[in-house]
Amino acid sequence: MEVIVPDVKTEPDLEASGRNIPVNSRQRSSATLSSFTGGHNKISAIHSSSTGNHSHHHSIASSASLISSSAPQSVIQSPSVIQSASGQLQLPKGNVIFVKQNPSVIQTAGGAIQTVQVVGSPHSDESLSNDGIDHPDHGRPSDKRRREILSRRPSYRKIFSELSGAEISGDRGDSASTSESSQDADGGGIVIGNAQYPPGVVKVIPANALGLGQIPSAEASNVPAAALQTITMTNAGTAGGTIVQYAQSQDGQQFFVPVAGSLSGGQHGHPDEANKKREIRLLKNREAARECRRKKKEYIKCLENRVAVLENQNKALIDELKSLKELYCQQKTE
DNA sequence: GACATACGTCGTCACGATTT
DNA sequence: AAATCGTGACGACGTATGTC
Repeated sequence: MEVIVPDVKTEPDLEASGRNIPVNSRQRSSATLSSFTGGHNKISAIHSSSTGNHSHHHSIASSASLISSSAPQSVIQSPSVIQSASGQLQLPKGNVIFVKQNPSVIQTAGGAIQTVQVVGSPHSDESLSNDGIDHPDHGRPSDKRRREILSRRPSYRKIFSELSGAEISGDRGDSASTSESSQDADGGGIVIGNAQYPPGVVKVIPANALGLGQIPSAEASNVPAAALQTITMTNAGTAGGTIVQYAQSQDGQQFFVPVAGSLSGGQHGHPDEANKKREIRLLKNREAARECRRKKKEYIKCLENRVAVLENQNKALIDELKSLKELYCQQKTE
């Protein structure tokens, strides 16, 4: 029997290639919103080293080779084909195994075909090569050019929903609704201290986007001033204006709220307006980046789990084959 | 201890995708 | 069409580890 995963592409480079490109040296914001864990907390076999050019795909690649390791041809139809150490293997919903010929080779006890799919991203960055590209800056293609070369990958949300039947937790539907509800539950905007912010103007961004805690809801509007920590934004191009405060409610929930007065007024065309808009954009983007990274980790974890499942499955199949072979030889000698 | 290296994380920019 | 979101890419930085 052959269980073959065709074209098991390793996950596309999480970092296409990290080389030094002169970018406007950006000032590092002093607003470090989460504690730094630092160092060697390796989260996965897929490293995304931004400085090095190492793209490791250990887990995925090795699993692929494992899976495609072919066994002698035979068809196994047994309720116990797929077993894990703890008994029957439970495959995540929506998974599909690519079998070379007959998809019904693998059968579960119920007769239903449990399938596992290892899907390479439709877009792969593997084609990216630095050779032959104009390198305007220190041997690198310009940012724009590079982005043209790189085909954009579908979002993790998309990949997730494709892989697992749209049952990803905390996708946009969830997070959006929760964060929205934290501010606009009654449609009346946000009240922070004495300041009232109209709906749509201010967003309270849950700091638990990184899994720091539960999303605050109504409490967000009544944050005791003592619980607020001011974050001084010292980004380039701003006058060091503080526009947000880092709030922590009594039950440990964390979120950001604007400093009273920093957003009020709505003076159109005011010089500060642009800065404030920019600060808000940066803040939102900062949060978005965090969320994106969190999703990325989740996605990688999911892939790793999948690898583990497939490895177990492969092992079980090999064992099964071995025992059947022995049985066959035994009967032959008799 | 000083230094180099590897790695993880961050904020930011850019830009395509999606929503309004 | 404009606004917003999501994410790849980048440099900067902190920490851990290894070497001297």
